[in-house]
Amino acid sequence: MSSVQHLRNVPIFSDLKDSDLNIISDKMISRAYEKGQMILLEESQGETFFIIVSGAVKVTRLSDDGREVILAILGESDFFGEMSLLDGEGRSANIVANEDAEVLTLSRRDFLDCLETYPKIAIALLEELAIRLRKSDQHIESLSLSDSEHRIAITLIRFAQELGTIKQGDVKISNLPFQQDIANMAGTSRETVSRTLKLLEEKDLIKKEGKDLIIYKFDEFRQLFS
Amino acid sequence: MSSVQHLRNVPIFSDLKDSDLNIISDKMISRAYEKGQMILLEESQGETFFIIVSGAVKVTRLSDDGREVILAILGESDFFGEMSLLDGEGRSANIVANEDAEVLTLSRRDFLDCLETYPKIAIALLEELAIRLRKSDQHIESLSLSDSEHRIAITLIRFAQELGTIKQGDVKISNLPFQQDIANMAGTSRETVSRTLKLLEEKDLIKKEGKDLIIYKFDEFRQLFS
DNA sequence: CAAATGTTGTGACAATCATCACAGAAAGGT
DNA sequence: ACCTTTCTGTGATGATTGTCACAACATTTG
Repeated sequence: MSSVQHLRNVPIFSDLKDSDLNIISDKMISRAYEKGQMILLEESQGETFFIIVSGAVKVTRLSDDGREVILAILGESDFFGEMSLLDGEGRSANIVANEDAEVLTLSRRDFLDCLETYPKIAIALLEELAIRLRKSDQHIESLSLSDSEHRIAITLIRFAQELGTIKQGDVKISNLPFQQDIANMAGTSRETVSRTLKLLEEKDLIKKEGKDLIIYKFDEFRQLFS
Repeated sequence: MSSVQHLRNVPIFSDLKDSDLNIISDKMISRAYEKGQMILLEESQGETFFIIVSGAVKVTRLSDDGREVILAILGESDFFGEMSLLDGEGRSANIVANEDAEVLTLSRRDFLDCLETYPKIAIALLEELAIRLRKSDQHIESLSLSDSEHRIAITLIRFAQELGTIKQGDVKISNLPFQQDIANMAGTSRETVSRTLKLLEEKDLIKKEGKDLIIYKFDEFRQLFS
């Protein structure tokens, strides 16, 4: 697939004409990262905008004592790096390749030019940030209110919405992240994730199948953990 | 103070010429709310953009069992309501007047027109959303990692940054919110807030003075709870 | 195919913290 | 000034969940 094809899949660019996409596409540089490789470091200046072509990355923050909080896992057609370009602050999160990943990058200058030249992009980006803010708010709510079972269930729902495929009411999450990562997103411990997954399986709400996980009756499941 | 004066104080409008501000100002309607009054309800359609002229509001989410999570407390010159205008989703949070409050409102139509007419507003709004997203991420981190003492300290830091006045290294937060509100932001219980404030005071890190609270050596304090 | 490394399951225990209960203090209304 | 309501302080208790420890299982690597 050409760069232009990839751009077309990215929501904030989808409104543009092919000719404009071509212009932008020409300014982008392709890069590849291996699983586990650090893409952006917390302290560094944010000077680049990234679009994921293939693979997945995790957005994390590290506490002083080295524990990792996963803010999000991003996949194909998602983008990142825009935050520090916009508000000029240093980076607030680390980005690590969660699998081998291929990305397109755009420099700060070109990105900001884009925003001015194509107001539609700015508006589309506003939409996207509003959506992310909404998700953050939900995340905060779930961390504040719920016990670990709920938080883990909600984390599974997040994965299902990002990575899942639906099959007659059930959702299959292929390649479920490791328990440690789930724990870091749900704000709990790895052991608790292990025990809770077992519990949910005993309640016939989910089923583990190797590296995959099936959530039975996804709508009811979501209802259950609102 | 005239409407135009108020608008000038709002970051996203500060770049505009007076003539443009006047045009926008004419489209805005002033409203007043009493303490405790609901301004926006979670289920309602978001059709209005609000700017706070005086007073303060709290942004909350309610769980099914009625517990309240406070996402933010907004004061003079802050704005809200933009989220559902942007992404078209229903409202994701409730807004309640935390004190008597006076606001200016702009209709959906006029707000979106503004964005198209003045691209600078769109870009400034992007900056603001980026900042909020950053704060959300920090909030998530603190909820995920820390024990209640840290979470409460971080909540105090948030208040200090929004409402505090600095005096030779110390910060004074006038009109500290109620313990229950602090608890709802820190994701803990009211009693724990009470006990923790006492603890911090015994450690000579803070001092309660009636409705005010002083954080000694703010920089060190922030360091301590990173 | 070993060996090494990474991931998961599970028991035991301790620590944190929510909850309940109630008293005292402060603020607000009439 | 009095009564009512709201807010705060604090003890006792139990539930939840983090931590440690280690075995089982899986996946990669030489």
